This record gives sequence, C-alpha cells and structure tokens, in this order.
Amino acid sequence: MPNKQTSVKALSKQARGGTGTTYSPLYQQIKSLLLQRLDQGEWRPGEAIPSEHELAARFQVSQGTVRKAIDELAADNLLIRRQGKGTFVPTHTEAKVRFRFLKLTPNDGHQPRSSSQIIDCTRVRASTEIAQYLQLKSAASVIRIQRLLSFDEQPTILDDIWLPSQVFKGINATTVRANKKPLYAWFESEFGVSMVRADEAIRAVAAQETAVQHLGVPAGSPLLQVDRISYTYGDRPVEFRRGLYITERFHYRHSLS
Amino acid sequence: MPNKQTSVKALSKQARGGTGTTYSPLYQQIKSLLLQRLDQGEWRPGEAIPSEHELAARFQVSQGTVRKAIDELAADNLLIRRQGKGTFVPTHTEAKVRFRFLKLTPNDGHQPRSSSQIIDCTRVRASTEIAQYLQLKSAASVIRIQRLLSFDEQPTILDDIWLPSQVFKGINATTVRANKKPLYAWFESEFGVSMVRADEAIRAVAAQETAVQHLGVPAGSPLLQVDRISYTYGDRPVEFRRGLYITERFHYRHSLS
DNA sequence: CAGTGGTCTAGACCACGTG
DNA sequence: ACGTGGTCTAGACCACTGC
Repeated sequence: MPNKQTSVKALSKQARGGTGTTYSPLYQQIKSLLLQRLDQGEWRPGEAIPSEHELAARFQVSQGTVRKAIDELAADNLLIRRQGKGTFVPTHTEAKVRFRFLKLTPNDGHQPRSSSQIIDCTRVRASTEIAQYLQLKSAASVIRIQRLLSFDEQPTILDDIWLPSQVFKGINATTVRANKKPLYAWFESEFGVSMVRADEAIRAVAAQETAVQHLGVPAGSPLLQVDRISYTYGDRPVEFRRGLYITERFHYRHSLS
Repeated sequence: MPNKQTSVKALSKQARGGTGTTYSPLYQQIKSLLLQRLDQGEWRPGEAIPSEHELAARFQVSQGTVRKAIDELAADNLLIRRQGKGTFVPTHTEAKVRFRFLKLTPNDGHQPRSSSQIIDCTRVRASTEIAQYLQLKSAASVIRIQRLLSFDEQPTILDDIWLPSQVFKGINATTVRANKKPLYAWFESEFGVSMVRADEAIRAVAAQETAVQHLGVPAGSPLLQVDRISYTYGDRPVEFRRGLYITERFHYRHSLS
C-alpha cells in the first residue's frame, strides 16, 4: 500500500510535487493541524485529546506518524502524555504547570507559602514600548495590573502587568480582586487564553520609588528586573510583565544544556 | 523473531525478569552505553560516531531503537545530527556551541566584538562553599581564575572561576594566558573535559570593591550575579563560576516553555 | 552513485491505569 | 479485561551530502 490519496496526504503531495522548496513531512502537517485545533479550543485545557489510534484513523495516517507529531508537541509542553490514561491539554490550574513560568526558588530548599495582593488595576493607553511588545498599535488600550507577591508574608515580587484590552474584556479592579485563582489559570478559564511560551529578559536595577514603597527595600538597593513577554498559540503575544524581585532569600534558577 | 538473546538484550531480560521494579527499555540501555563511551572519550568532540546502521548491528538491536536512543541524546545536546553526514559529538570550538552557555545578549541586536583579559590565576584551598559546589573535600586544592570580558572594548563581565586541580593539571597564570581559545574549548582539547550541562543561579547584587575596580562602575551599583555549576558526563561538577554582569547595554535572555 | 540520517508504515507486544 | 500510551521490529522509500 504505497500511498493513499486522502485529505492530509493531498496536502503532502502538493508540497512534495513542487520544486522541493516547501517540503514538509507528514507528521509536521499533523502537528500543525493539532496546533490549529488547540488554538481553536477544540479541546479545553485539562481535557484529553483523542487517542493516537483515533487520530490516526481521522487523519488517515499511521499511528506512528501521529505519535511523532504528538512527541514534538509534548516536548514543547503543548501536550502532556500520561501512560495508560491519554494525552492531555496542559492547564495552569495544575500545580506542576502553575510554576512553570516562575523560576524563582528559595535559597534553602523549603517551599514557602505564597500570597498575592492586587495594588491597582487600571485601563491605560499603551506606551510605544508596551505597544511594541504586545504588537499593538501605539496608544492602544491596555489593562495594567500592579500586584505584590509575598512568600512567607515577606514581600518579594512587585509585578507590573500589561494586557491587551481587546483580548481580556471585562478585567478591572473589581473582577481582578474577586478572582482567587493564579492569574494564568484565570486567563485560561475566564478568557480562553492559554499561555504557552514566554521570553524573559533579565537585568539588575536599582530600587526606585515604587519598589521602595511596596517591597520595603532601601532606595538604590539591587533588584532583579524580569521582563516577560508571554505568548499563546501561534506566537501571539498577549501579556507583557515587568517583575522586580528581591533576591535575598531567593534566586532565579536556570538549567542550561 | 520475537526476541534474540544477545549481550544487550540479556541486560534487558535481567531487568525485566525481576519484580518489575527496575524495568528500563532497550533504547535507554543503548543510550547509557553511548553515554559511557562518550564519557570514556571513545569518540572525540567534533568527530562522528558510527552510523545508526552500524550501531544497530553492534548492539544487536533494530535501527529504530538506536535511533530513539540518539534522539534523546540529541535533544539534550549531547550529540548533533547532520542529515546526510552523520551524528557528531558537539565541541565548544564550533561557533554555535560556543555561546550555548552565555545567555547575555545586547539590547540592540548588533553582535559586539568580545575580548578576554586574565586578571589572575592562582592555586588556593577550596572554601566550604566552593568545595560543596564541586563535590570536593573541604580545603581541597582548586585553581582560581579571575578574568574580565569586554564587549566592544567595554568591560562587561567579571568572572571568578574555580576548577578542581586534580582534573585540570597544569593550569597556571602562564598557561592560561598563553591560551587563545575560549575556555571551554581549551578544557576540551587540553584536558579532555567536555562541559555538557550547567545550572545557573541568578541574583541582583550591589557592586563591591573588586567589581568597582575592574568593571569601572560606582560602588553599590546593581550587577547581575550569575553562579554557574558546570557538569561533564555523568553529572560530575567540574567548574564553579561566579560572574558579575553589567546589564546596562546587555540583558540575560531566557526562553520559557 | 553510495552512504548517511529522516520519514512512514504495519504489526506485535509490553506497561500502566481503570474498571 | 480493556483501552491508553510506550517499546521494538523490519522494511520501503525519501532527502541531503560528498565523492
């Protein structure tokens, strides 16, 4: 059975038939199709996607090909495999995923109790800088959330968060304060926005007025400034966040390989 | 042909035969064998390892199984696949690998010219802290290298590097200064030590005396302090390094997923 | 052209989680 | 006992590299 002429393979053939410029293997095409469906929300965070067997039947390819597609998605943390149970869409509600984006760890091993306090939430016009990060027109409407994270009752992180108003309709001081979940879990359940990837730029800066005020450190003392752009499916930026970390009892961890 | 009784599969059977506590799939065993050989230096950095076909024959397993083992090693940057050419042992001599461990990037895109200046190189006894990082007995003999990295003639990184004397025999002020290569490339070619993985802990600190002196920043100004433990094969730590970075025109980049 | 890694298939069997 | 993902095989064919 050399090659069946089915929907997916039709695509494949088109790609192959050309001058070879746009060749893309079958499993990559399957991967794209799965990504599309994830983006469209066909399977919600926390749910299982169809079994490999069923996907193979649906796409008219072998199970091994579906497997390779899922392998790559799992490697990028876009899916989670659980032997004997199925393959799941990750959710920031789970404890494991929840701290995936927070690399700050205590110097001693002991995991602290954390609490969050919303300082302010306003609607503002994006500066050129913020607009650029979020790929918006300059002066576009954005929501700005300022909050303080404390570990073991010690103020440790001052976050300044900007979100496109168009995407997060209905966020304001009241709704933000009413929310009990971690922010990313809330974005997921309330606005259908899944954070999938992020880029961070880290610098050492001297504490300014607002940091002094909320973190209770002396003016000019060194803070870790972590700028993060978070992306959903399709590499669309949906959050810019500037965090100021006190790295006295904590440090930012990074494994290189 | 359900299962041949060969050297490797013998291992496999032993593992399987037990109570199931120590089951490890064939490709993992192959992976371990390859890692052993890499550690022993059977294939030098930059060289190609035998083809998948040959390894399959040598280990008496199917090519697919070897493939999966190599896939995992390649995912960890322990091997590099090159279609049509072979599978290679990475080397810090290559430009791509060379900056794998340096995450500092210019704020504007433009890549600067870099230069390194050795400040000092001495033989000292390890502090308890250093000894712990390097898994040595306290007060063990270590080599300490202090150096200054400049980008576009601007002093930017002050590095303080500790190496176990036992591993790096013959490093001193003279030899270190004579060396032209990047340090990790030098370690590889001269001492047979390949840096394979590293853990970094990042903090913001205030500039002290030595930093003021060599980096030319005001006392107390914020610096990024990057503590790195580097490992060879077998997770053996062979370097501790404390870097102080000026993050004025540069930042530390990190992609999360 | 030969040799390398890369894709794809089909099928057997295993380990895990749930009834 | 069943369905899920995980392993392993054998073989065909494709794409890239270099002689």
